[in-house]
Amino acid sequence: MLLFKKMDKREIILSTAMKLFGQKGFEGTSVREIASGAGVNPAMISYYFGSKEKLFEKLVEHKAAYLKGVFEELVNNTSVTQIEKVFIVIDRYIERMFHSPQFHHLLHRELSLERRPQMKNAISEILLRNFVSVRKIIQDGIDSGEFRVVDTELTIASILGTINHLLSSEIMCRKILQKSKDFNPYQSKKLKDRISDHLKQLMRAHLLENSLHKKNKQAF
Amino acid sequence: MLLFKKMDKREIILSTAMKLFGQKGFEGTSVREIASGAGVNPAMISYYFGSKEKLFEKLVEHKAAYLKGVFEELVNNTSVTQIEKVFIVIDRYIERMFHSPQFHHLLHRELSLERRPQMKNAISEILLRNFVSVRKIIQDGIDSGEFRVVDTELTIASILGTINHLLSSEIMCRKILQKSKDFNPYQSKKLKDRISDHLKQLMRAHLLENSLHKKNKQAF
DNA sequence: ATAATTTAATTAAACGTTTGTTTAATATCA
DNA sequence: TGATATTAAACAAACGTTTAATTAAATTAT
Repeated sequence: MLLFKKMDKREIILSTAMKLFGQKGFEGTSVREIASGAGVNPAMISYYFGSKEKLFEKLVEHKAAYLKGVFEELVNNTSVTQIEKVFIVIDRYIERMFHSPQFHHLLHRELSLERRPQMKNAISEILLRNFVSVRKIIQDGIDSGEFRVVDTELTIASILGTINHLLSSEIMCRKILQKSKDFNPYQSKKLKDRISDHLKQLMRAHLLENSLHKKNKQAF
Repeated sequence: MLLFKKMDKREIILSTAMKLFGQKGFEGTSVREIASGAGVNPAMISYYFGSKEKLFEKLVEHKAAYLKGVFEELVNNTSVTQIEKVFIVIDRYIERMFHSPQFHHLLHRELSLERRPQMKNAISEILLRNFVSVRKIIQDGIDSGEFRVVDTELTIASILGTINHLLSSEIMCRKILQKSKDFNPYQSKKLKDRISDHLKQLMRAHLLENSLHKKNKQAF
């Protein structure tokens, strides 16, 4: 019972910190701001987490659970073609980005900063785990002749980079797509589908077309 | 003579602030740090620029000059094909990113933060100017039949996103490319060429192949 | 079950630093 | 001499964190 209520407040603090760190960055968010947002005394943050920095670490660790090894089963799934696997990867990445954009902003922002190297290391290891799975999928496609010979690593960078680039800033997204001020990228099903369609078309052209082995069965 | 020396110190402060803001972010960098790095009294920053925030604005304004309208002449250049124009755009973006990665980190980080909206607006306007030129190039290619019908805006996002994604973090870049600790992405000519080759191959497949109108003359 | 006791949660206040900025005095140059 | 540049010192405000006192909850004893 005690442990239950304790966890409750901890998670209110965690989710409030997640939101604020995502919006304003780590240095740009004060402990008092987090406490105020969570409806909690500022001292509670040190009490529960030890320090602001440890709260940050706990936060990433906590949230990163959702990112762990979701592609590992897909790699060895023999009931779908390689290009279909790539399409699934695309849709899962998009889904993930739309589901918690602030968290991804936070991760990439932290990676681009030259601070807290151990944190950068932890984040890159988290992101790399999925990377390895996706690389295997593309490499298998090349080895089997289903895909053309491409730069595997940079191909993945193109998939992730497209999504990140478009969604890293609401204002930029609106201007690029020529949308009005009330357009909310993260809640637009149409945008989601548009990115998905573009990336699948891009990857189909990049990986399949003009290939000698036309195993592609117009998936999706 | 007086004005000369004045400008000199101003620019030392500007370049020091550029480096530090790029490395540690705006709120992660103190005025005293900048002053110390520039070999200058902290009071000089208020004296020359008024405030830390105005220094930041002056900095972006100052640096952004290099980004202004470099593609505008290219759009109406009739001596190169549309795909060649796309290749030129790719190489210029890469060149730019390798030349001043810290500045681009700063720009994209600032865009991803929900702070200083007027600054975000200024940055997005700067980036958009080039965007419009590139869009025209791709749209012209589609209209003339040289290119397939593609999602113009997202195609540009794929080009920029690939470059940004790969170069937004040294540690991540090393891990993705499986390089050792002494590998410096920003000084690697090989990496530069590799990104260029990948993006050209990607865009060739995306924009040209299986096209009814085979005007493409295997450029580059 | 109730009271006593121990443990945990919460608070307001203060801690010592660091923050960006200003001031007032001094140095440098035209 | 007069304007500009530069400095050390001080400013108030905000920072993350700690403390000590209090309230709430859980445990134990009666």
